Amino acid sequence: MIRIDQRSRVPIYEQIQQSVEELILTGIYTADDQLPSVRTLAADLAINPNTIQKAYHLMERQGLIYSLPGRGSFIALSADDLRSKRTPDVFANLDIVLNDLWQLRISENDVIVHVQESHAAFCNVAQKGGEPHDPAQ
Amino acid sequence: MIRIDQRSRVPIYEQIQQSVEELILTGIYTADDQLPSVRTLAADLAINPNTIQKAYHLMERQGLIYSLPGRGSFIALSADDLRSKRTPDVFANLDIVLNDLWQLRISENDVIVHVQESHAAFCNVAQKGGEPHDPAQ
Amino acid sequence: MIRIDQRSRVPIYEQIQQSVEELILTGIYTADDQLPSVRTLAADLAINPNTIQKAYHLMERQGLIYSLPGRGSFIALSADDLRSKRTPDVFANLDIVLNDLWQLRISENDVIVHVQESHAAFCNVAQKGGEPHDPAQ
Amino acid sequence: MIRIDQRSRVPIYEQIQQSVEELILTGIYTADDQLPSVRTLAADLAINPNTIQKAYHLMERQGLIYSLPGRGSFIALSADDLRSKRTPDVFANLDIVLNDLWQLRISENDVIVHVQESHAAFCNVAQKGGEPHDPAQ
DNA sequence: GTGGTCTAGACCACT
DNA sequence: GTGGTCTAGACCACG
Repeated sequence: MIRIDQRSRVPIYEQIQQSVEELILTGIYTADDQLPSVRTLAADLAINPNTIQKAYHLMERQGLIYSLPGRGSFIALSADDLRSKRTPDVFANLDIVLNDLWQLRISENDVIVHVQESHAAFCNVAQKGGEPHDPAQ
Repeated sequence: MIRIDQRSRVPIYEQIQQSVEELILTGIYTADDQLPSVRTLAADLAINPNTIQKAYHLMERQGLIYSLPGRGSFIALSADDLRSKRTPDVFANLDIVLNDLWQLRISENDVIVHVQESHAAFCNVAQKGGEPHDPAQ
Repeated sequence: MIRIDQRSRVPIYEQIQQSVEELILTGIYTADDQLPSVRTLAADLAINPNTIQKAYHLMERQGLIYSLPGRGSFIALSADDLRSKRTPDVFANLDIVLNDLWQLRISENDVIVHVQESHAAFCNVAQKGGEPHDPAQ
Repeated sequence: MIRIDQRSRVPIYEQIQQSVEELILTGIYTADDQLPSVRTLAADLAINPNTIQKAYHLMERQGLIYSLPGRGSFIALSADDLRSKRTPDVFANLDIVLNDLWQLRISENDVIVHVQESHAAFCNVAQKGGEPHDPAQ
């Protein structure tokens, strides 16, 4: 389930974390579910086990997962916990992007329309469960 | 006019580009205006001339400025040109952030309220920064 | 008549030479015609007289013009002389471009068609822009 | 495989790009092949690593290769991709040279003969694997 | 070991 | 004086 893009500039261990977070938010992983072992995942993704190890350590430090020596690694947060944790970050990113927009003299109204379209598109995709539908325009 | 934050993680040459873009958007720099020379700016910012050179080179390849060996470096775009060039990028960033928000189950309404607040804040700052006249505090 | 593009990366003195060569080839300048004086041209083009001086020296060294101290500078070559002088250079450039094309596996036929089209286009422009001559055959 | 001419006026980083483009076009490099590391190539060519770095950076911005920090640099385009990308540029160069030729009153027929000779010579060289030989006239 | 960044100082062609 | 190029050597994050 965990997917990696070898070509991306984002460090692999961060991609793993993003991937796990998405799986939690979409409900595929829930609290106390077991993650694949370091060796298994390393083999699956054809990636150095050290990198997987680093990703798991990172997620553990952030309270995203917990490891039981000799047993494996497990999801530590519910989707709701994760949401309340990540929300401030995402709003901070939104602020940055918005400031760029205001600086380019984009009107508030254009932005709101864009937000509404984005939301509609997202709901559309979520409903269909797979293939994204091209938003018109 | 160009300002740099030595402690920032953003590479200096990118900070310079951002700075120049802002100066164009705010109308301080317009097309064919001359930028400070590589050496002058290096001295002003207490930064190695090669780093400035790299920044200018970067901006030139992006069509933001043009350099004439032996004469200097000059703004290539008007504020309007820059706006129409940068707009697609910024909207792409907005889409990314918005998708994160939807995935966190933030409601469309909350986002729109946030957009409106951000816009109000920006207009407020712009007003106070532009006029030396302080109306009220 | 002599035109300069301040934004071009080609050195100004080379642009002047190119401009003079074109004026000879198009018949606007012929042998022993007088060129504008260094000062006049410098004023006309809003360029440092030293640069004009350098261009004239360059053209004189190449036998394109001759200078009579106290009298002025004059065209030294007829259009035909210039043609026979420049032909080898231009063919050398053609060879370089052609080799690029072969390396990209462009077919000989495609290139020949392109050559024919280019020639037709040039004749078309020359007719409309220059002396009114026989209509298309 | 990558070769450099230290005495050439062409900047080393451009020579490297040309070299890589040739290796792609001749099929020696294909998409996702790994290039020699910055340091390795610098040692091989007896050139400063920074110059290699600059060459790789240049190629990356042009979409010719992609670099993954800590992993290496890789070919981004297939030979066909490269061909379709470079073709417009080369034809633009051809147009410039052709216009010079028409201006010199070279006949269309002379040019076509030259094209045919150049093509024959190129095929000859390619066949013999590097030894140009003029067939008797 | 990999690429990314920055510094320091040099030489060149051009204006 | 300007920008363009190259060298030499350093530090960083990443794998």
